[in-house]
Amino acid sequence: MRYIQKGEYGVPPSTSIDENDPLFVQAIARAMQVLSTFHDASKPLTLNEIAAAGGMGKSAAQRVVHTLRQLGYVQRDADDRGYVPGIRILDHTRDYLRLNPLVARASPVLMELRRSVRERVDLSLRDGLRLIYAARLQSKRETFFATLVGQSVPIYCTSGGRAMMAHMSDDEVDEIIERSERREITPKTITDPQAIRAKVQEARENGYALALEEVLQGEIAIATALLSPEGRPLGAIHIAGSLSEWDAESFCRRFAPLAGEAAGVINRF
Amino acid sequence: MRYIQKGEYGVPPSTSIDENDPLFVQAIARAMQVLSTFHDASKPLTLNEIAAAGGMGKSAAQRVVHTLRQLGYVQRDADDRGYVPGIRILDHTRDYLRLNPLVARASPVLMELRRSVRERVDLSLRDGLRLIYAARLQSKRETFFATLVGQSVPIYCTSGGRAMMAHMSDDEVDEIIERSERREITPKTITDPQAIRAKVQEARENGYALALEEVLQGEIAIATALLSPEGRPLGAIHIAGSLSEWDAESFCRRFAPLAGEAAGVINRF
DNA sequence: ACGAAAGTATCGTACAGCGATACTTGGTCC
DNA sequence: GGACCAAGTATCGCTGTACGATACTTTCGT
Repeated sequence: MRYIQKGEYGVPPSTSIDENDPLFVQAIARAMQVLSTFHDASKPLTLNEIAAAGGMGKSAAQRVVHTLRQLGYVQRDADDRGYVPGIRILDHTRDYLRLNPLVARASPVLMELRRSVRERVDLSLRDGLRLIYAARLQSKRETFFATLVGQSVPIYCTSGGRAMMAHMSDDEVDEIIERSERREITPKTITDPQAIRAKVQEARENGYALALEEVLQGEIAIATALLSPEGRPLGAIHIAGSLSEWDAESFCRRFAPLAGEAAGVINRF
Repeated sequence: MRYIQKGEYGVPPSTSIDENDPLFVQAIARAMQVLSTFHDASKPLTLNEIAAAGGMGKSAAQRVVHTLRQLGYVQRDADDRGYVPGIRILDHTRDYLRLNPLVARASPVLMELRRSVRERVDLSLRDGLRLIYAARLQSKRETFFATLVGQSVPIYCTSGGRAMMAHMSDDEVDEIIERSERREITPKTITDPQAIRAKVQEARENGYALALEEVLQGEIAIATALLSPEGRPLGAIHIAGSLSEWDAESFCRRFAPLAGEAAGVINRF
């Protein structure tokens, strides 16, 4: 089981808002830009790398990095080889999770679900064309990097994404499919629009969505959507297991009812 | 079991660096300041609240919030009642965890440890006078908010903190004790400097540290330190259980060797 | 010992961001 | 239901912040 790396896909491409909005403080955008440089990094970065990646001059990168460093959002690498994200980021992680009402509502139910299901249980939230994992309750045999908070996956080829699409209009579904950069993350990833629509329809009929090895080899996942009071899908809960232990049919028979029940509890407050 | 709330203690008080450093970009500091406002919030904030808390004018808050919103680091609350942190924060969480070598090294060992220990296992990292949880492998019966990534606790009164202090010089220990704002988080919290030093000494002798209900009622925790190659303590691993299921002695006898072994593996690469 | 690359410091100028103020919207109280 | 209050949005001229070019120092690798 090798997991996809990087933030390659999904992270909205510096969402091209900017222009000449008089309220927009570009120094802040630069700062976030610098922090986002690390999305595609697999090692500490030098000032010049940061400057180049962010399309800014060395001086600008210097000032931004300097400032972020003072504040604890960027640190020198342990071996003094370059810059890495700083620990202060985690404070904001906590704030985000605490103050997100869906996370707050869903979490106890998720913990409960994890008790009856000895597999990995996840909570993911939508951000544009992707899902971001906000809570992950690991099973025994997982590698850590496959279960990071903040990990994101595309909507079009994941169980959670399809569970959400099942609650959208056909137009919305089509728009997501169109705008997604559909890549074969694994050989099993479904990228054909027609086939995706079929899987969504299947999810509508079953009340849960299924994905087999579409993001991670050997992984089976089912999901159900979490809805706003008005019925709009906001995220999903996932149950994920290994195909070395389960076949698809028995996995679904065993866990789909539990996932459905959990989502039901969360959705009705 | 009620957990302490807020970021009340611990978060370095906007670490009074600033002055007239010519490289310091204050617009960035303002942005982070705004995001940090949420550390003490338990509900969505209005613009005026943000402005007031950050000691800046309404206009400034407006611009900063506007910009952060465009970028996805701040969102409107679901009910449009105020502002909350935005989901983009989680992307940086992932980067931090991925790029932190200690987290990377420790995680597989932690997962392994969790397998043999049916209690909660945590990895925490030092930031000044506090420890921040970077990875948390829950046990069955935990409440979600007690196990958030990004949660922080003081060094002086936690098992992890004492495990780290056990690897510092007496001077360093004293400095931490002195500079810490020592509050009785629970009735059992040890705040007396002399008593803390004794606990540190005890940890030095045992090779692990112990804390009983000092942060969370009913909780027992032991910890061992994680060290840099040079021997400086960088963080700790914790095993936490409930006093309704264990007495201190049997908890230590059972888990201290496992915690020690795990830390040993991590520390020798 | 040398050269290259990374990080740090300096400085005059222009325009980005400043803050005061005024306008719009929406919710609440009597 | 109308009046009020607070929240959010928009505008504008001035000033001081942040800009980028450049030069200096330090740390590597060979």
